[in-house]
Amino acid sequence: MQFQQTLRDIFGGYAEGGVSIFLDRNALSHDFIPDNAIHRDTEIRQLANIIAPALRGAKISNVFLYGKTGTGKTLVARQVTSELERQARNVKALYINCKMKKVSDTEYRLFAELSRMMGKDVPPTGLPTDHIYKIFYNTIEELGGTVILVLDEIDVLVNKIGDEILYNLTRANQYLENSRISIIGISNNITFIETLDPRVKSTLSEEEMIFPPYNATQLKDILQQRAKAAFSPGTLGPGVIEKCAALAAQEHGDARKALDLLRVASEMAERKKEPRVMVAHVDMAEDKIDLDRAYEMVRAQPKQSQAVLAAIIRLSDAGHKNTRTGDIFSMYETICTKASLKPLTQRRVSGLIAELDSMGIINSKVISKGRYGRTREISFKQSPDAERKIKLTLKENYLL
DNA sequence: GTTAGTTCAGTTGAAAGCAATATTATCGGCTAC
DNA sequence: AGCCGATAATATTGCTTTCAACTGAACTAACGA
Repeated sequence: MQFQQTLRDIFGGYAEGGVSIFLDRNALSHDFIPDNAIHRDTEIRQLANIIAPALRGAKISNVFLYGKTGTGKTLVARQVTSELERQARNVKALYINCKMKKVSDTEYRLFAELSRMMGKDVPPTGLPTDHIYKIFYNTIEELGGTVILVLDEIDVLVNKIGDEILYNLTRANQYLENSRISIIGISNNITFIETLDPRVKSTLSEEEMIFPPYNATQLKDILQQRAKAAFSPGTLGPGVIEKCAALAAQEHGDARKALDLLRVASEMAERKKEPRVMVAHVDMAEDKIDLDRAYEMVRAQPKQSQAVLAAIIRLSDAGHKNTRTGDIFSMYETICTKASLKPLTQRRVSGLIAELDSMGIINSKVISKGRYGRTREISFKQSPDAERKIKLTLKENYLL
């Protein structure tokens, strides 16, 4: 992906004999780690203070970081741990994003991946689970010193595997002779920690840090910093950064969103062969991001869910207002027979509708129509562009 | 006009079924001793 | 004997279905003034 991207830059640049808008496109991607995180000084200092004792080989507290998406949790954690790693001889930080499927699926995979990160060659499958535990602990013992586990999106992990795994990890120190494990848990779900087993909860969150959202000014600074690395000089039109920052600030100060906006906007400018990124591009980018999101979501849906969506769209195209579950279900049945799909039960369809709603592809709300029962009022609402694209996908699957 | 029931059209939650996968256990064959 | 890979046996998932309780306002009917 990245590789192709750079290739395209190079080739594109040569073909047109001009300069790309971009200097380094990667500076705008989420996983780019700038040298210093601005507007997160307090957090950096706080976290550094918590884990600093590792320098003297002391056991450090487990930390739990939470805050909304794009508030710099991951960034701060990675930066502080890697700096500590650099300064201390016997500290090893392992960063794992639990959202990655290959990691979080099973206990085994998590430990296999962790062991691999410490340089142990572990077969991807085949060993019994307690065996991998042993390998993991032995490796840590060999390494000695302090091992910091940074578990990003830890809530995903717990949802999948359960919280014993954290319990085991926190208790592991009892068995380790010359090394210690500490955990930095990162989550954007604040309520998550309450759902944990109390034993785990108290050990995991010996220290807690909350990351507040960025405000528009801070976002602006962040964008400016990245833009300096990302763009060739003079390619950013006036007000572009401000606009991106403002839009993202409206959405709980999400720096990730701000970066996305800036990146997509400049890609649009580039594709149109325009020399500068303008505010208009940002507006277009905003639309495009929404559109792509909806479209990708629909594409990723299983066929049955798409069939339900097709039923909804068809009814709304036919001019029905306030479609009810019953209407959708019967329309869905006819679609199923046409597409030779095995129709699901009403119960399931009801659930699918609820899912589509929570993904924001459709709008629905439960409504009581008194004597005439209770149902959902459902409507399909997307920008015309997205609607067109979605319909196309559904047509591909013979559902419309 | 109030109040107490009814009723409808699904909603919602829990439990259980089922097929596809993923893990574990077992077994025969092979190698090194 | 010990190790390996293959295969059978078993467990785990991810969807679904089944069952059944629950919902909440429109509609009714009875009540009381």
